[in-house]
Amino acid sequence: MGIVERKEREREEMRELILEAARKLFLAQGFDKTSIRNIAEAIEYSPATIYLYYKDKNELLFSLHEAGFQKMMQEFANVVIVKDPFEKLVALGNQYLKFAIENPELYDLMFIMDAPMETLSCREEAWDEGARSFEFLKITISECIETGHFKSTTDIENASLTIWSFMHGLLSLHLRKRMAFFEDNREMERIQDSFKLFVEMLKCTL
Amino acid sequence: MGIVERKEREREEMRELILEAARKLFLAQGFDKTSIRNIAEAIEYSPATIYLYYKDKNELLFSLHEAGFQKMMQEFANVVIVKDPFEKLVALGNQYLKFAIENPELYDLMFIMDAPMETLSCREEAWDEGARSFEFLKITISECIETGHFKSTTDIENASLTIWSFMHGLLSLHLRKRMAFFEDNREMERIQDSFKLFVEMLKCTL
DNA sequence: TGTTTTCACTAAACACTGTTTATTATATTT
DNA sequence: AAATATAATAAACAGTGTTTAGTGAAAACA
Repeated sequence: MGIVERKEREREEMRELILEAARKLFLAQGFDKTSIRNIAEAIEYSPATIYLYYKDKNELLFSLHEAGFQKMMQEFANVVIVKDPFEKLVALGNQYLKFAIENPELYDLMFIMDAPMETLSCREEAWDEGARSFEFLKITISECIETGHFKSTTDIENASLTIWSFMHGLLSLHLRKRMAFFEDNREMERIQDSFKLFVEMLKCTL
Repeated sequence: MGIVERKEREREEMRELILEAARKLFLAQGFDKTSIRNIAEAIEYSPATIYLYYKDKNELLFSLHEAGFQKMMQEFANVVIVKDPFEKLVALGNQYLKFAIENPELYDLMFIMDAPMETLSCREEAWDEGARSFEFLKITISECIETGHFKSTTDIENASLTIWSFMHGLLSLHLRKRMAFFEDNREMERIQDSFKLFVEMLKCTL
């Protein structure tokens, strides 16, 4: 009696179909400008059908949000080849910058937007994917301590939060157009310079 | 013939009436949940009337956004009594933290939300209020250089952006619930600890 | 097999949203 | 007093997320 298995498979395929259409539309025209009706039209189903597979729009956003973390973690894998822990940390920072600038909509969804965090499954699953990326940062820092790059007294969790805060602040000021009053067009250079300065600060303090 | 003067005055009063009602509703129930119709109802006018005084909802948000900067700058005034420039910088940081945590909706509007930056007058006026607050930070840093707290080689603009980025990152991770995977309820302490660590980093590097 | 039940799907409705347009009533000017 | 300008609005437009009642086909039961 493989019927229930087939149905389950079909259900998963349908969820994937919806998610894929949503992803394309969201990344192409932005989140605000993409409606459930747009997504339904793209997959040639009625809007009501989407609600048979996702509780609401926020849950759809949360699923995309998780996919974003998977993509980011995949790119972080490029960093593990770097041997020296501090260099690895810097490479991780650069990778984070790169990811955010190349995928602004996705970064926005993952770290700035309210909507995906309003879904229930986020509190239930305790935002698993986010925690795993943070863990990656913590491990890299603890390696820096082991090899003597950082002081042994360094509080790993505090240092991680501090580094993440800086990176995220720099990027979100940029993405949300709060650096617009620098009238020159050197925003990208400013970001690079600020990152370099912060790396120097890390080198000297921790 | 004081009629045109009176009309101008009445127009300004009406703009103020709308803005005040908008402010109350926005800060009480959030921006997404406040509609033009809600605001119109609060002041007992039709929704269409609001469009005679503000181009659209974004312009209304931008006006509120400017009022937010005025309030913040007012609170920054508490800091000028601090004599030592570095202590003044730390006090400024604490004041910024305090402002954001006590006025989360306002901070969101000023530094995170997309909407107010989409209005035209923002590009025209080059976001004056924002620039002025940034100037305040720059001046404090240049004082730190003058008194030898910071190296004379420090790039003032870069240091300002770096400090602002950290502060904003820490706060927006908090406000947008991205620190939720720390399952303990020590979020406020974590913010304090991270701030302290960053201050140490400044002390040692710049 | 025929009948019943289950289930995916949808048309239509609900209660909203920001914004525009045509119209009315009032205030100002001629 | 008549003509004009202006402030305010009712109603409409074109959307939004979401729910409900109902339909046709597939699956389960007899």
